[in-house]
Amino acid sequence: MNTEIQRQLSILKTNTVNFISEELFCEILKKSLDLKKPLRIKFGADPTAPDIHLGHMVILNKLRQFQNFGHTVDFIIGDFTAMIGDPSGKSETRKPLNREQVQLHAKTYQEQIFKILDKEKTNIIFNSSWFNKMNFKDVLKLTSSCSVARMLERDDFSKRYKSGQSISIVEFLYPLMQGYDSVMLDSDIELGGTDQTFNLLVGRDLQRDAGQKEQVIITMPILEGTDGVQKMSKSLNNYIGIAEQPKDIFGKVMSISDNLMFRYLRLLTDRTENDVADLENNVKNEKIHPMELKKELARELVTKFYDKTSAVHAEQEFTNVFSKKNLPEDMPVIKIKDLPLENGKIWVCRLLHNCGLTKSTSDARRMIQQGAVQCNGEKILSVEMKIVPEEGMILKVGKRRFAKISQ
RNA sequence: GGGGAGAUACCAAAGCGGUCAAAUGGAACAGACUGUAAAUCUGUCGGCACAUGCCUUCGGAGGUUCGAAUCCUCCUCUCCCCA
Repeated sequence: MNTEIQRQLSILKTNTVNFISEELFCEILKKSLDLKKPLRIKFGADPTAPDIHLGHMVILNKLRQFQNFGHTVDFIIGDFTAMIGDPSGKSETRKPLNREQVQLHAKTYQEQIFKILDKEKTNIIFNSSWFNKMNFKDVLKLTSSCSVARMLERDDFSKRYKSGQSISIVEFLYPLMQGYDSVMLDSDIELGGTDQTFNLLVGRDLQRDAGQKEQVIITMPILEGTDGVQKMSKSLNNYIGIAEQPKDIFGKVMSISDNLMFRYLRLLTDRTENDVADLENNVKNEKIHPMELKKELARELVTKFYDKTSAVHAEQEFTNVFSKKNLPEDMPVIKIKDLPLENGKIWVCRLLHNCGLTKSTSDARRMIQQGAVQCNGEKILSVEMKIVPEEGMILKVGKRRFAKISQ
């Protein structure tokens, strides 16, 4: 039985940053195996943005590993906490969301997480189910369990405090609420990004106060976004959403830097550290072309979220459009009769705008001036140009905006 | 409660009576080079306008002035120090 504990530990430990603590983990795992009672792993996400992206996937994959060992995931949708906003890692106060937005986001979350998680072994729980019932007395009791000094230990709070930025009292409440979730679930393990470390630790404190066994804490690395530097997030627009179109996922993955590719290989695929290190060497020795490897990664991710066929298709489309510079399979079609023609002609800038390729004629003008506009493969040089639209005419702005003219 | 500092475009940050749609970074977008790489270099970057014009923007509301991001008054918010 000991070997089974070792086996699970070694796999589950992969890629983690903090694992607090291994002894405790082994203890509860042993009990779980003895009693044949699965461990309950808590993960909470606030539905502040509508889409799950690769950054979340780092943690979701880990949860999936737990499920593969037969454990259960308690997925908390922080519908209540979302209205406050987690200040973690933020340099400023986050604006709260309203109820409708939160509910809409929560819905898409549920649809998306099961691209990775096992539905049979997942409990979806809304934390409003207990927070809505709390009264002010309960809140006071909760706040008395943590000191201000302790709060200020948290890195982002202390930074903001020192640099003279505002911290609102509700932000202090956030870690307490997250911790309270753990108490309500009596969770065995909680997972989170490294930016969540403090909040996760507060959960342990509160559980101890409540006479429960402290949860094991596992933190995962924060995945960088497509820019390769900043945390992947919707608000920075450097994310790859798992519900995006296959061709978009493929394309976005292809646009990341080589360095970032290895990071993604480590954190988003099942490859072991040795596998990735080998790949790194082979790329360095020019045995493998980095682009080929990147395609493999892109294919793999699309397959995970959709299926093999979509992945192959996305790749073909990618090669076709970007490598061979052919036209994409489908592009927006604009009918000639919908265009405001004058003597059968139309001003280029107006045409581009009408086709939805630019946001205004002024924008179109700027694009033309920068040499970004092509008509039937020929660069348009003059912003003054008038065009006679014809069946099958292809317009292109930049590398990836296309439109086709038809009768 | 008292005293002080501040609020500028997506973000950071200059400007402190006209030459300010507002320097400079970063982001974003486009071009060159490539592998849609990255890095680098170049350009664009409030909005609209077939174009040198119009509209909106320097926390908010008023005022002084021929003219205000810049000066004055009040308000809102933030930070610091003292109590």
